[in-house]
Amino acid sequence: MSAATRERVLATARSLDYAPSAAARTLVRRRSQLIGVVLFTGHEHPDLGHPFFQDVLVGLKHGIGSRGYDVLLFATEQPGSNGDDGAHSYLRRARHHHVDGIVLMGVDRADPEVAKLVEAGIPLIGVDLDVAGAKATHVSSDNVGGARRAVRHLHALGHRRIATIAGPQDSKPGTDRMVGFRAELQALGIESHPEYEQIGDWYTESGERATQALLALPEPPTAVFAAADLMAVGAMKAARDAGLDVPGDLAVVGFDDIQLASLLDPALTTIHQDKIGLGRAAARALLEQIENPELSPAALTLPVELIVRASCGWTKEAVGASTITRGPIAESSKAESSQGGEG
Amino acid sequence: MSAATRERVLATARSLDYAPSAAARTLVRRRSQLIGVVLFTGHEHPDLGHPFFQDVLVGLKHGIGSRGYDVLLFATEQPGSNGDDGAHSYLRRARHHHVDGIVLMGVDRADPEVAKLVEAGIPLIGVDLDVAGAKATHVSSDNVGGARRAVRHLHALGHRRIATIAGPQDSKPGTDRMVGFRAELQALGIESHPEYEQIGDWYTESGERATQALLALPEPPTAVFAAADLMAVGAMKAARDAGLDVPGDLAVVGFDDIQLASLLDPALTTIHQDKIGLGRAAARALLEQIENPELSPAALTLPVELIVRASCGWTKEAVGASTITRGPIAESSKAESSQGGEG
DNA sequence: CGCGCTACCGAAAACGTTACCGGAGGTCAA
DNA sequence: TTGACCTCCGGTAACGTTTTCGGTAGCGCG
Repeated sequence: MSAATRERVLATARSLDYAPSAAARTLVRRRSQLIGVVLFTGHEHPDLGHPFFQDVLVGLKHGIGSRGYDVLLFATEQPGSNGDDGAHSYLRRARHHHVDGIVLMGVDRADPEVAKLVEAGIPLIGVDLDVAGAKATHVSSDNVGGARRAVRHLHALGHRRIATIAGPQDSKPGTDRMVGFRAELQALGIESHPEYEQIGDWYTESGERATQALLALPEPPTAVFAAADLMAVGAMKAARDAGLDVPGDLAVVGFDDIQLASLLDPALTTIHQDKIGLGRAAARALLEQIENPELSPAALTLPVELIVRASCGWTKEAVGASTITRGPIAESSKAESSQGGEG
Repeated sequence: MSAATRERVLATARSLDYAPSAAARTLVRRRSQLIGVVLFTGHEHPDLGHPFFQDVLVGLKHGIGSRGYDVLLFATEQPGSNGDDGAHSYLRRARHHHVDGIVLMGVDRADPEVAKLVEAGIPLIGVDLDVAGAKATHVSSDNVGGARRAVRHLHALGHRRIATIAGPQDSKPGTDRMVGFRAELQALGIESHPEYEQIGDWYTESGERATQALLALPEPPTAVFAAADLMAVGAMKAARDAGLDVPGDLAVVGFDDIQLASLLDPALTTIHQDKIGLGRAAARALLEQIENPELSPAALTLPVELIVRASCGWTKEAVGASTITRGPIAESSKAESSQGGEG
């Protein structure tokens, strides 16, 4: 075929605004170039409403879109609220649309339907979520290490009565950060107090309630590690309402480094996790698995970093090699991670 | 067909995990049950990163999902950064997937491709975005009224030197809020100073820069109306860095009532807009238009509300009938709006 | 010069569903 | 009892691609 003819055809196609039909193509090629992104909506909160997932979504969208795939957005709806057949409709919808892969985010790690998806051979990636009962690739931040780093920081600042506001213990980041909290306390020779371990639900109000409970103890903590920035915000609020100074009377360290963290007063010292990078890594891993279905499941862990701001006070010794910044993102320590099946 | 047979068939279908093929159905029914949600990504910011759009997305997702439609998420990518053919690929993708309707959000009101979509007869709704050159239904908050309310509040508190940090003037909320700002100043008999009208880009840093410029004026304002909460945050930051007290030396009022607003110190007085409701209204209007293509375009406006917190100070007279709350959402004044073609 | 192989082009089948059409059977009315 | 109409069920075509297969033509080698 001559180059001139080729060009004429293409020009005609353009002038007619020709767009191939995805439906027909999907039908015959048996792949849709569609990725299902499903957010498990836990408790009363739509997880689309949590800044963590929003940032992950940005990275995800970017990583997926750049490879010719499009994103189909699902969220498990509360059953009964509408014509929906309830929490698991996302599964039917995903199969209905013949998605080439699925990204799972949210709180519910035990959903048995997920295991069915894995068994059905649909490539699947969990973000901060390990699929119960089935081996599937998942990407997470270094939750244990981050929690340890936070506790170590508080310890270096002289704190010995250190409490935590943990996340839900049926979620991976919830348990992992709790594990890190306990491990570091033990390593530092501090005995753990069960009453210093409060459980929240990732959102602000739960952090506030947990802190009220902590402050009501006969021997309240002098420092608290909140497993999420939003809960740390609640902690600071509770402290302020109790007439306490942060960091003077209560040091607070968070986890996530959401945009809000640097804007608070005092600015929140926190463990930065690369949320956009998490989304991008998930996209990359998923596309790899789609192209090579034989790939064995792997666990990818992204490094985290202590961002020292004002909510814990400050001494040169305590900060050590940590990054000191007011901005949301600190440029350093990249790429020192990734264990597992990377291409 | 007997009920028993019917049940047996359904049971068998269930046991085989039968899911109809969306591709085949789309092909023959010539509709996909898919809604394209496209975010115009302006400037350097991915608008998925702005809390406003995140909340709208929640409402959108809910309103669309409850009617059996699914959401295809597009974002205009920066050209060149990857294999993408640039800013307008979302158009091709939308037609490729044969979406039944499109929701448009973001900053770019002038995109000529959008007009083509409208002419092609694809039902289309703009959220805080009126489609240039073409009539399409759009939903917005009462931007003009909200801006006026904010200015009136500042005036009632005794302020006379009132500045604004406006949004981009090529966006509908940007111009509308500017219009409201000027209109209310004029109504109050305050002459306007061009140097009191700074332009930001919706994000924090621009608010900070704008405020620095305002404070450097020979006669700096005593109050500032930021057309977005994020910019208000920047304003507060700049004031604090300049050694000024908020609200003592500079009163700040925002627009949006993002989650962060109530968590700041001082908590941000702002114009609350029902972002989730905006998404839900957009979904409803779009589905209506899909079911009835003859429907003429309409403009839907949702009411806004002044939320008085701490960033402007407080007097009983100034607050008047306004809602005083610390929470993000105030329950009142519903449904008093909606002009235009509602079903 | 003839045969064989290769490359290119065109035609047809298949993907899974819906919608339409036709036939058959049943019922009601004349 | 017969005819007509209505209803229900089954079968077939069509949606827009891709892929495969077959045929033909051209070229190269024997």
